[in-house]
Amino acid sequence: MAKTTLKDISKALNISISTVSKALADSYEISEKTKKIVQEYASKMNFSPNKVAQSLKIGKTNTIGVIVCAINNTFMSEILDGIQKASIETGYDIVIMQSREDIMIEKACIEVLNARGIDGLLISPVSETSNINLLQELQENETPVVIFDRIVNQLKTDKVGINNFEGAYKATKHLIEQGRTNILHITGHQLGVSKDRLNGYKDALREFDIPLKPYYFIECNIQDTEILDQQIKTAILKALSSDNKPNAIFGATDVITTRTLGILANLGIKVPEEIAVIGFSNISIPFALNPALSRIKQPAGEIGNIAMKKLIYLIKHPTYNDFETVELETILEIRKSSSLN
Amino acid sequence: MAKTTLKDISKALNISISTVSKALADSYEISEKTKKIVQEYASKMNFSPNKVAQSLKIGKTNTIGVIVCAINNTFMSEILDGIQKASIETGYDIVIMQSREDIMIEKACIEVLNARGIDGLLISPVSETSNINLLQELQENETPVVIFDRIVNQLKTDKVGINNFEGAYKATKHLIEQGRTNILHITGHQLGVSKDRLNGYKDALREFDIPLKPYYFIECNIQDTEILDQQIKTAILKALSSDNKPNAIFGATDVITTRTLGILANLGIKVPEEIAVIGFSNISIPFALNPALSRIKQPAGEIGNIAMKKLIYLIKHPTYNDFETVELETILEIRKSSSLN
DNA sequence: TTGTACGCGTTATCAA
DNA sequence: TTGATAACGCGTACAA
Repeated sequence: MAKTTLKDISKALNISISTVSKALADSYEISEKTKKIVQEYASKMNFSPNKVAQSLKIGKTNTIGVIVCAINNTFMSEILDGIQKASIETGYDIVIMQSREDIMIEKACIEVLNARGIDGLLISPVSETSNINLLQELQENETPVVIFDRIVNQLKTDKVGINNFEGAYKATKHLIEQGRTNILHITGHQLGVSKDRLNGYKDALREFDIPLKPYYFIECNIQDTEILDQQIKTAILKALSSDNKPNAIFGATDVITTRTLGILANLGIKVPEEIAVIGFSNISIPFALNPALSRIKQPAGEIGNIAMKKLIYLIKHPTYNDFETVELETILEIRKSSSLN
Repeated sequence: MAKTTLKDISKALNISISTVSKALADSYEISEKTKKIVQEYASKMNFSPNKVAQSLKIGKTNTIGVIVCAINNTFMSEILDGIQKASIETGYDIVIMQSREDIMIEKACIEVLNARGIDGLLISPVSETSNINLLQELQENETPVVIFDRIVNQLKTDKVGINNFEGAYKATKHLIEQGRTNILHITGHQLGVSKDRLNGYKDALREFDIPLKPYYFIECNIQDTEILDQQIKTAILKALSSDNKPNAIFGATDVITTRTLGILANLGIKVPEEIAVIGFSNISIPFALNPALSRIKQPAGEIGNIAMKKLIYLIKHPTYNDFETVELETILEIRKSSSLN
């Protein structure tokens, strides 16, 4: 039993295809009587219009493309969750692709989605300027683009992310208020958000008149966890052997922070007694870490949800160009890793 | 600048549409000369065929539907990662939906995907018998279905999951070999995989002639973490106050196991000195838990990858019905939570 | 070797 | 109020 089409209904009821189509669309042109007959028969046959044919006719695919760097972490899957929720509310389908932090793969993703046909694109770009011309082409082809999470891209459009400066400031200030003034900041190499987070860190230090020690800011390789572990360990040991021993670490990402906890445990350094730890993190089980992790949590689901809704708005209002950058507030969660109480 | 079509090329080169179409398909009917002209112009114009029109013509959407219960956890996002990889290799698009552990939502997902048009469906069902008739209808409509992760559904088709019995057996045996004989098994209510895991647990006990104590097997509510926490705590306290105090806990899921660690820490019970812990788990940072968590790890990416490839095979071989259930092997990872060495 | 004509399932315009 | 017809872009059987 194949799917029912307008033609099938037309034949069965001896009514023309176009009348059937209009009747199902509840058109004012059609008599109530005919409408009733058609609609009843259609629902009896479980008719639903062929979306592919509709797409071809209308020129819209009702599909949104989503490009993220990696899907296999809690932060991104929460964002996707938010996107998905919004897609259900709005009736759009979403097709997700992964760029795996590679500009060439990102390029391929954009091209595949474009060839496939999408009404709009949500993208968390690999880097600040990656594939910016391709994205511009999309926009010129009347396919709106919204950037999320990594809101550094120079593209003229809506962007949705978090206030990284403010989040880093809050984390650092919290550590200082706990009496920790020698704060090591470990961040990622080539990480789009690192600049803002570094500035937030610096700003908090400045506010409390704490001088910034140069080797207290380390950029690590976050692609390869072996190298990362080595770099974190070296950084900690170097700082420990200095005049001003560190008594706190502020990690810029989930991976950095959790691995730091592991390394500190291996080194036999007590957290938070000797070194307090806080980090940007969205793992679902901060309480189960060793020790329970204080963190700056990002409203991941909301990022996705808002980004999706902004995109839908752009799709429905093609001429709108009063673009906006939304920076959501982060949440400071204090647990044992940064607090002796 | 809209997208180039066959018609555009036809006009520009003064060649009929069908000749252009055939030339681009490298048809034997067309002269090399014409082919060259057409192909060069097409690639210059960056032509790619309109997928929607192709779909309408061919009756295939080149899209696979994926229905999972929840996307926001490491286990599932690793599976999706595997599905995605396979989809790139095979050139299919994937549309992901979430059933949120709700049979009615699951039903809606299936209907939406069916209305949209998919060439095949990958589903991790909410429960053993959920929407089985709908899925059968899909199959009758020549849309193959492959079941993954939760391979308990009675549908006649390919299924890909893990060997839960074996995994539970390995975990339990490991605990016994560590000298732990009073092993509490905490599992989830209405969890499809729980029966097999329970049997693996029982089998290992039997092999070592350890009697099964009835209140050493607890089914908890895994929907609501508040209730779950309470149930785990009560179970532990009850067992502790019995004649045979537990010296190990085997958790059936990620959430159960990590929350158990948290509860044990709150109760001031030392892991692994007093109680060893092991669980089914796929979190990315077992080493950062308190203490580093021993676990049965599931080859999540592979589950997705294999399921996708089996589905593609079914799509390409509509008459094939020699269905198979693949049970992948789990990996035992021993860390501090279950080992004193 | 090339071109014409038709159909996939819709929607929309215009005529009846 | 209804129906015939064209069109979206592509692929293909058949005619030239």
